[in-house]
Amino acid sequence: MPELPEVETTVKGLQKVLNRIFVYVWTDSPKLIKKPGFNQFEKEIKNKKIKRIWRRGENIIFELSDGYSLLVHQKLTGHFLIGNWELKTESWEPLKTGALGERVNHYIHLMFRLDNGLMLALSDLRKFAKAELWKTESLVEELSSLGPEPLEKEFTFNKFKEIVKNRKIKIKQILMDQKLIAGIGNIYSDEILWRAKIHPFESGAELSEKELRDIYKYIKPVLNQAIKLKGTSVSDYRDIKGEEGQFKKLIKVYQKENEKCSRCGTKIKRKKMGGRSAHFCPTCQK
DNA sequence: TGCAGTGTTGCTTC
DNA sequence: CGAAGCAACACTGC
Repeated sequence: MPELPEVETTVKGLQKVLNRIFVYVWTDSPKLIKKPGFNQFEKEIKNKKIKRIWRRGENIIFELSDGYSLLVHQKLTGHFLIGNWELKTESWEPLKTGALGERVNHYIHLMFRLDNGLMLALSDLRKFAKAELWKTESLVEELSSLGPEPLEKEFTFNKFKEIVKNRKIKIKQILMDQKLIAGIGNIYSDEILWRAKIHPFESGAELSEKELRDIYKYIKPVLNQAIKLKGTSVSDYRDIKGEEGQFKKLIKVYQKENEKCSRCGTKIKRKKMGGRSAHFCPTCQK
C-alpha cells in the first residue's frame, strides 16, 4: 500500500495510541520481525511506552521509552488497525467487524495488546512488511541514509536539481529511489510526471532546467493533495479506521492503461521499467 | 487453467 | 560502479 501519503495518513491515525504501553505481543509469522529475533523482540518491547509516532519516508517509527524505537515498513500490503476486541485465553479473536470483515482477520500477522486494553494490529496480505526494534540512536543514524523528505521546507528546487542533475538513470527511477528522495513510489511518480508532462523514461541528466522546474512544481502539491484525501487505495489498503483513500479519484495515469488521457485523449500506455510498470501519456509526456 | 501483474525492498549476478 | 533480474508472498483478473 504505502507511499508517503498513505504512511502519513496511517501515522496520523496511530496517534491515538500515543503514551500507551505495550503489554503483550503476538505473531503468527515471526519472520516479519527482522530485528532482533522474535523472542528477544517480545522480551524487549514489553512494558515500553510509546512516546512519539512519526514517519520517515515510508517508514513508521514508534519511539519508545528507554531509548528504543520500533520501526515498521508496510511494504506492499501492510496496514495498521486499532481495535478494542478481546484476547481470548486460547486464541486471538481479531476483528469481528471492520471494512473487510473476516478477510482482515485472516491477514493480521502481528498484534500488540496495549495497557488500556486496545489492540494494535498489523494486517498484511502478502507478508512483506517488516518490524524491527532498534536502539533509537542507531535507528536515527540508519534513517539518515534516506533522501530528503519532499514535503519539508529544506526540499527546495535547488536541492531537487542537485539530486537529479548528472544522473543517467530515468527520471521515474530517480523519483522512486528512497536514497535520493524519500517517500515517492510507483503511483505518485507516475502522477507527478503526467502533471509535469515529462516522459518517465527520460534520463535525469538530459532534463532541462525548465523541465526540472515543471517536475518540482508538482511534487509537493500532488503529495499534499493525496494526504488530504488519505492516500490511494489499491486493493487492500485502508486507513486505520478501515476506510479507503480517496486520491484514486484524481489519478490520471496509474493503472489506466488504454484509457484516454484526460488532457489529450491519447490512450495511456504502460511500459515496464525495471520490473515495475510506468504509466504515461505518449502524446503529452515528452 | 495458467500466467502476468500488484503499493517495496534488497540480494545476487553480470 | 550500475543496472537488471528475481525473490519474499498471496491473491486477482484476463
